[in-house]
Amino acid sequence: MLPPNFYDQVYAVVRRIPTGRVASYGQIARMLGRPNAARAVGYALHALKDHAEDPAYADIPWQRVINSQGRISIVNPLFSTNIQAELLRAEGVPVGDNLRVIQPDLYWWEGLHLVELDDIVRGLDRPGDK
DNA sequence: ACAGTGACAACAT
DNA sequence: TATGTTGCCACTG
Repeated sequence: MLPPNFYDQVYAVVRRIPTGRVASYGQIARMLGRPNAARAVGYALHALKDHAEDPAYADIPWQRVINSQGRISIVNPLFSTNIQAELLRAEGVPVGDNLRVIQPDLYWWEGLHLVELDDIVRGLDRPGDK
């Protein structure tokens, strides 16, 4: 099989973030062995809009990825309410009006173990690869 | 091949 | 605390 591209690796990791927990872009980048690719992680999530109709990407809890300051990084000037904040609140993560998670230290995801990351990096954890 | 583009992060004011 | 600057990098035309 072809090696997974970076985006697929990001999606595989994000899928593992449990409900009610959050992870930072940089944290995910580090998990994938690319400590300086935080921006690329954000770019990968942004790219989800390109296949919004594809069910294979419908189960990615992108809302659980925030920046290292515990703050939501997306802003839609057209709406007063932030969709990501609403989704997080709905699953038990408190988000203030300033788009900052309240006491983010209580909600950071601990991350994956090395053996699980190895499967992802090697491309053994993508849907359809079974 | 190369310049442009961000849902970043760390650091300096 | 709040901006501003700089370094980063995968991906795209």
